[in-house]
Amino acid sequence: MSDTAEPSSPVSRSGPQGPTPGRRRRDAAATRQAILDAAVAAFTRYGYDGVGVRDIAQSAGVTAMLINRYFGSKEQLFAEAVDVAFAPRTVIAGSGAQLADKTARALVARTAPEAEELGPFLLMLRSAASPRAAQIMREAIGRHAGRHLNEELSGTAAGVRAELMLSLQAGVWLMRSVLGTTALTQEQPEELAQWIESLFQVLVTPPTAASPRPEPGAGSGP
Amino acid sequence: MSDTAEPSSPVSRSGPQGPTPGRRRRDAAATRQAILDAAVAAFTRYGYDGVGVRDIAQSAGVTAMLINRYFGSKEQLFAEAVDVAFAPRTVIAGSGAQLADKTARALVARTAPEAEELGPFLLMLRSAASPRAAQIMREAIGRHAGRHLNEELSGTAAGVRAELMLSLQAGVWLMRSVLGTTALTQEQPEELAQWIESLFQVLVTPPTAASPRPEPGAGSGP
DNA sequence: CATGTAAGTATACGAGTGTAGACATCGGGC
DNA sequence: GCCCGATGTCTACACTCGTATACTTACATG
Repeated sequence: MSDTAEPSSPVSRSGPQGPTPGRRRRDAAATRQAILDAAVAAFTRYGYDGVGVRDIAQSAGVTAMLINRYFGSKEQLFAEAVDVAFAPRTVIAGSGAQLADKTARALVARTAPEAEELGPFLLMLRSAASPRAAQIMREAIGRHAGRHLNEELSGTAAGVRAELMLSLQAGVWLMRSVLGTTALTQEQPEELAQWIESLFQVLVTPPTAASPRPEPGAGSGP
Repeated sequence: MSDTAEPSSPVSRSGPQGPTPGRRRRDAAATRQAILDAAVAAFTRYGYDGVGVRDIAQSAGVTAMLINRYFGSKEQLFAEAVDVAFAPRTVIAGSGAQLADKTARALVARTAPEAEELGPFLLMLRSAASPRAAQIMREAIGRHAGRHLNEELSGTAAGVRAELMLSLQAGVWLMRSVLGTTALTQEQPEELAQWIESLFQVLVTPPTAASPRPEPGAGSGP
């Protein structure tokens, strides 16, 4: 979690009360943003069902009821938080010939055990249990990540290749960051990145007609 | 959850009228098993935090307190359910040269939108938010799936390759079954299976020394 | 058939949830 | 300087959760 309060506001209130030092002046926009930032962090760390509005409110330095005032409900706050998590951050790195390479290395770096990263995949995984949250995230993926990756992977079955690339990334996030399985956490980052890169390469530069297994019926197209 | 059974209407059946599967004779082992089965189904569908012990108990036709009597706590029930979900079901299909092929096809079939499958990956994804559940699942993976797949993929970096294979499967489950993203749900199953198979192939028959990208340092050779 | 005991139920409690309504307080415009 | 609306808080409510205690019922055995 980054700074949620205005750094320009000094400790104007010398009173003993005040949950967070450096109290924010009465500023609706800043308060709303502080709540949203806290929500992204909390939902990413603990999932939709894992945090209460009181937790988020306390992180933002306000009371729980302000969430309902500014966002209507916890669900609507989550929807906005998902949009924030998916929109600015990139789910792919590099482009063209470097796409597989850069994306693999970024993935390994961000899922390192010591990283403590907040990323859209973590938010996705930790909130996958709630059906309503799942629907909100599906729409966000279609709107942001999927579209972006789709353009990069133009060509045959670009949509499938893009979503398979997202799938592998999500799976690595799950196994490495969330569950912390042994092999993925203990392997040398560089070697792990090479394995993942070679997988991405299959999707980025797909086997055209000369498929390794010429199956019938499924002409991989033009 | 939704289906409502009235446990308080015993209907006073006296004879050995057994056609209704609801009423079980007093049998500790059978009751315990019924609870466990219901737990696997419920945890898989709704995740660790998504079900209450009352839901599970009602599915099993008992009251919630029997769960504590037989399993000690909800957490211990979950641990046993995870063992059930991971142990008997296979996370890989086929072996040797057919491993990539069979596993990919099985994955596509089991994640089909109409499948309504219960599988370990679904349990994994839907319960990933809870840290305690995550630890329980990590141990189960190391005990069951990881070990099994490790033997099959003997060779260089078998552990990493095995867990990457699990990662991709988990990711596909997430995107296709849980989130239901468009491309993966609408693609022809056969073509999707071929894409996934070509990814598995990289892990099953890894590029030896003749790697497509000869990076320094990481000698993939045995 | 009476009975001890395992099998199962009923009730309750304390903590936690999201949220509604009433109340308090700051700050800018007349 | 005063006041009214915006901004934020307090209390409360109805609900669900996991689980501990006390109770009831059915079964096997004498």
